[in-house]
Amino acid sequence: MAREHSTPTMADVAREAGVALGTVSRVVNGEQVGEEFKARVEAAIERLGYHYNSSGRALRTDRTNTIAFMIPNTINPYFALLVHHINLALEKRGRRMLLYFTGYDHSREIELIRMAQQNRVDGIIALSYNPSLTIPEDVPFVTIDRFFSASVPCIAADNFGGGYLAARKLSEFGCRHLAFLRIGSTLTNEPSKRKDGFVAACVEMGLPFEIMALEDGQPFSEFENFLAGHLHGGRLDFDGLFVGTDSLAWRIIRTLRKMGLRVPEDVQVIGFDGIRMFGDLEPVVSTIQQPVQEIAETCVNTVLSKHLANVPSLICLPVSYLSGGTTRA
Amino acid sequence: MAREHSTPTMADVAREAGVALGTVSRVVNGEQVGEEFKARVEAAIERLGYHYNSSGRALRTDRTNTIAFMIPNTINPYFALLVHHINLALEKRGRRMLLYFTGYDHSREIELIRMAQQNRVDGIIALSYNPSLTIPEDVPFVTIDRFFSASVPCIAADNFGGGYLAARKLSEFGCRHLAFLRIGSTLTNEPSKRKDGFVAACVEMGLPFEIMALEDGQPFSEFENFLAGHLHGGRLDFDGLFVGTDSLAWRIIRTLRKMGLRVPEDVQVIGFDGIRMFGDLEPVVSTIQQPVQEIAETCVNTVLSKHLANVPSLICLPVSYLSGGTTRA
DNA sequence: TTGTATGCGTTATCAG
DNA sequence: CTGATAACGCATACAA
Repeated sequence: MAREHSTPTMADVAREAGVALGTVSRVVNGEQVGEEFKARVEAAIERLGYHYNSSGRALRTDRTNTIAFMIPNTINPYFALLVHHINLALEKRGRRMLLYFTGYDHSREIELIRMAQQNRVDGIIALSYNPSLTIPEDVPFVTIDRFFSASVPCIAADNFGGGYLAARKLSEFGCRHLAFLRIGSTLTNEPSKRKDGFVAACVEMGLPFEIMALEDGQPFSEFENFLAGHLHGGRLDFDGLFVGTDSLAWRIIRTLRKMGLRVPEDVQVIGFDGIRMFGDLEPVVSTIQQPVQEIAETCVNTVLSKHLANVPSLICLPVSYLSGGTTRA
Repeated sequence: MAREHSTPTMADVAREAGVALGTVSRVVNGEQVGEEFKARVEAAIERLGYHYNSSGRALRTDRTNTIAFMIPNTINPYFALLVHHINLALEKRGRRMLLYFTGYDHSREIELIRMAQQNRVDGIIALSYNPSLTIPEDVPFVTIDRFFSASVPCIAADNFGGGYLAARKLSEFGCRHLAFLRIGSTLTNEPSKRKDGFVAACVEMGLPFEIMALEDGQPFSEFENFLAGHLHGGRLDFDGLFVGTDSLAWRIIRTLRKMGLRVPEDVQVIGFDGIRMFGDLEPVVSTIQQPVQEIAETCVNTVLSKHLANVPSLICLPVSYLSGGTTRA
């Protein structure tokens, strides 16, 4: 047959085992097959080093066992963490991950969705703040942190609860004048609820607070100006800061120290995300920790669920406080 | 035809455009087609929202345009960086990335290679120190940092040169007594040449030095004991440390500070990798920076090259020194 | 229970 | 330059 060098196919196995093609397929798929036949097929598979061709299977079944994960990048440690846990959750369910980087590029995201459809992925998990994204109808679609519509399930941390918790904690640790700092998309999304929870707690506790929010393009120096404007005689007006992300918190802390302020002695700082040094060492800052593993597993379970229709359209998962040395606890 | 809900196929497009199936294929693949026909096909594609099915194409052409990348995890920032640049390099070449985590598990790695073959990937890029890994013959295979055999191209940073550079830099910054600290696989691999380069430079400069190398399972406390044993009257025997990775360097620095030593005033420290805070801010420690982007692009170019046979079996890419505040420069 | 035969969507070969 | 048709490897409905 001259098919020596090519990888063996089911037909080859069938010939080798002296059975029919269909029987091989049944053995490979773990269906009921007579002992004798099964043994012969398995021996032939072993002998030939056969492994099934997933293109053929995909074409026939119209299922690729592959999920696309769209994320801005993998350099941001929080995104890297998500990739990690989503991949693990997918493997647990016998699925593969096709990884797409959006680079925060809106037109690219649209193109990537098209590519994912070409690849006939069984579902898409996306983290995108793209306001003009149209979600395809014909493929299960789940988003992280961004609510699109009731028909597109959104998985997120309890951002409101996190903001609330942060304010509570700062108060508990003795802070009397708080501020919330953030930079990000102007789009209303789940993370923007961090502020709302923070405000709710401050109001509830009767604590004075201020909000300083930058839009995506604005320079970091705006924060420096803001803080400098609140520095009087070497003392800052605030003794507790809640910052939108750990990444920003880190930069803010550097700025504070450059201004001669001590953290946490003079100002306590809580970030958001739960980033750890080198991924597994101590937290970078005191923080509200996202339940990344639960988020990942929920995404996977949701995107793979048979009936996307009767799945909740917004799932918020509980956060927790994690001390990282930038608070007095 | 009752194929309403299903995604359209080339046959549908052909019918819609009133041309033959083959003509549609030619248009989709950008082959020579008459103006009139081409226009009609493109219109039909637009009208139907057709996009090609890559399973069908893969089955037919035996090429998936997919490369598997095997890496321990994505939590380690260096690995995350690699994932990022390899994905970008693949996209530039029109390929997709299938991401597999090994978790440093040897048997898992073997299983993953099998899975990659099932998925008929066009190639595999792997970062693995598995000593018992057998590389498949029938799929292009490229490794990072680990040389298997002359027939398996290995891409790595110039680890020897990096070690050499580190010792040179420490000397240049005034160090007179150096030490090299490392933990890792006992297997001889590219990163283990960091020590060799370091030693070569020390010998060349006539500087005294010591080596402290732990194997993978050993506890970090061994380093603490080592350092404590070299502390006399509040002074450390060494004024310059070269540490195998930034991650370890970070932990070592914490230990030094706990011992009452100042970095870089009393001891200067250089790590290896080039990890930055949150992926894009300042370096975590002074370090020998890996050329991650070049490594990634070289991996991709190599694994996609037509004739793997006449590709060099070991490619070392130049490193550079990067100051991160733990040296006096 | 096992064998046979068809078609999934595509590309490539061959006639026209 | 275009149309028809045969594989690619597999799962599955149907026949034995």
